Amino acid sequence: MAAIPELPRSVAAIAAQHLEREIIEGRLNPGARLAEEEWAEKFGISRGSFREVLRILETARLVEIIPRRGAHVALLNRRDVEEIYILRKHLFELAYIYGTANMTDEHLKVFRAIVADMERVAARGDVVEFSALSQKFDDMVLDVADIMRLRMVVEFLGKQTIRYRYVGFKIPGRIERSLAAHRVILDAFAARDGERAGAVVYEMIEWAGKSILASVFGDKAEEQEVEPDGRTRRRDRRET
Amino acid sequence: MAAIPELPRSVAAIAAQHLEREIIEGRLNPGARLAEEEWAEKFGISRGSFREVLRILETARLVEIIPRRGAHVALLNRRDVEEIYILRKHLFELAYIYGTANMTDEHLKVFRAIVADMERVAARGDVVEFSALSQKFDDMVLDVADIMRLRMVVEFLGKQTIRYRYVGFKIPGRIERSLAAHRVILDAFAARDGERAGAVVYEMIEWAGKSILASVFGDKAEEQEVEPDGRTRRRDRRET
DNA sequence: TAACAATTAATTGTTGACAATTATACAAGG
DNA sequence: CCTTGTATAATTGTCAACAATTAATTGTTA
Repeated sequence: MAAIPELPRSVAAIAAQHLEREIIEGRLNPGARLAEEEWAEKFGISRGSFREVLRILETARLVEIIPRRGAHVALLNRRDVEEIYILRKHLFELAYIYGTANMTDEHLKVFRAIVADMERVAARGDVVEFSALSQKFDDMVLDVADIMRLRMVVEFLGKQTIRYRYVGFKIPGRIERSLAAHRVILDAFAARDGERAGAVVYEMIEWAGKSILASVFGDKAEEQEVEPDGRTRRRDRRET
Repeated sequence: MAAIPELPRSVAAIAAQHLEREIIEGRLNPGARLAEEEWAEKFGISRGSFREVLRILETARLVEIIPRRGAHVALLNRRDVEEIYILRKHLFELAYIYGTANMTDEHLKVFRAIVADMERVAARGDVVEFSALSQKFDDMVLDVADIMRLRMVVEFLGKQTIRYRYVGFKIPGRIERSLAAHRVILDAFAARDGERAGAVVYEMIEWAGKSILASVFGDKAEEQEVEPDGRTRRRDRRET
């Protein structure tokens, strides 16, 4: 069996992946400027190549390019997060329904193992590890659901809010609630009850969304769209 | 009231829109090569700018770039179309449900007017115009639903199959069926019964998907992934 | 000091050229 | 006839420089 030849990747593709991580993991604040020369130099590539990077991340909605004024890390206001969580709950409901339909006993074993790990790290209050396991669980459900574009869309939406995912898990009671939900989901999987699994994850994401909205945007602070320097920005929402 | 200043757009953004139309409207066949120099010249821009265009359309999944081998119009096989229609039916169901929730009597008037137009063009068998009205109806539902990212995702998926949408409407009985469905949807809108509207559109899209699959891919021809010259291609489906 | 204008600096938009890689054409050998 | 190898052509990857535009600075005046 011949090894799959490792495709070379252009500097733009590599840099795009790195810059994406910087953004989605929250090391670059929303609104932060992305000056072409500065960042091209950071990556050790030319400005031309970095412009390709910006185009890639612009389509992924992680970067916003204003003609002749440059690029910056995309901003999210309260409504953006609301929208993303509305869609996430529905899309994950689908993922869990289709996933359950394809579920084999082998899959089920793996899911049980993940939840067992969750119980362990939850017991010692390891928020970071629990969050990682939760994502691993979802990721595997998407695998089993086997609808590539569903994964693409979920990732497209998810990347924009990963930075908040972690704060979500720090909310008191969140871990316990998530763990309880996963136990129910395991039962639903075992019974091949996709509707039930979907309903549980729907509720969980809805609750997570509300928690994140409350903790990140508060319940009064309407516009969180601020530059690092504190100046408020107005954003033109043009249709595509 | 000051006029919105027309933002200048980079040559890449303009060319991207043009090339996108060429692709989604089917004037460029799937698999067609997109040589950088050739196309840069066609658009009257430099290769560097055209590479930005390719990055944009690659993220939109309309173009596939293989490192050091160039770009070509993205290919769709049977499974791709299946996936797109699975998601389309669920996403439009959501759009119709959320749309119904926001429906005002003014909106309803506009929808009624569109369906009245549909009756007219259907009577004279104008497939092209009927298809356009159908899209206009859906588009307005997305407007009323008012979830920007839902529109984005629907468009992302839709662009990949627009080329087949038209053949879908040429299938015998399709127009009559679509018209009947829209009449029911109008009733559901009037009764603010989002679930019913959603269910009808779900069924309609499911049927449309099956029709397109049958007419484009037949029921035996598994791999429609062929180059214009007839050579078959193998496509590596890497995870993102 | 605040407001405005003119100048300068910084940044983006775009291009053409060179290097590296891949595809093509063609000849020799099995 | 098909395969294999080599030289050539075509194409992509990358960069550095110039032009155009926007932002910042300075200077002037009320």
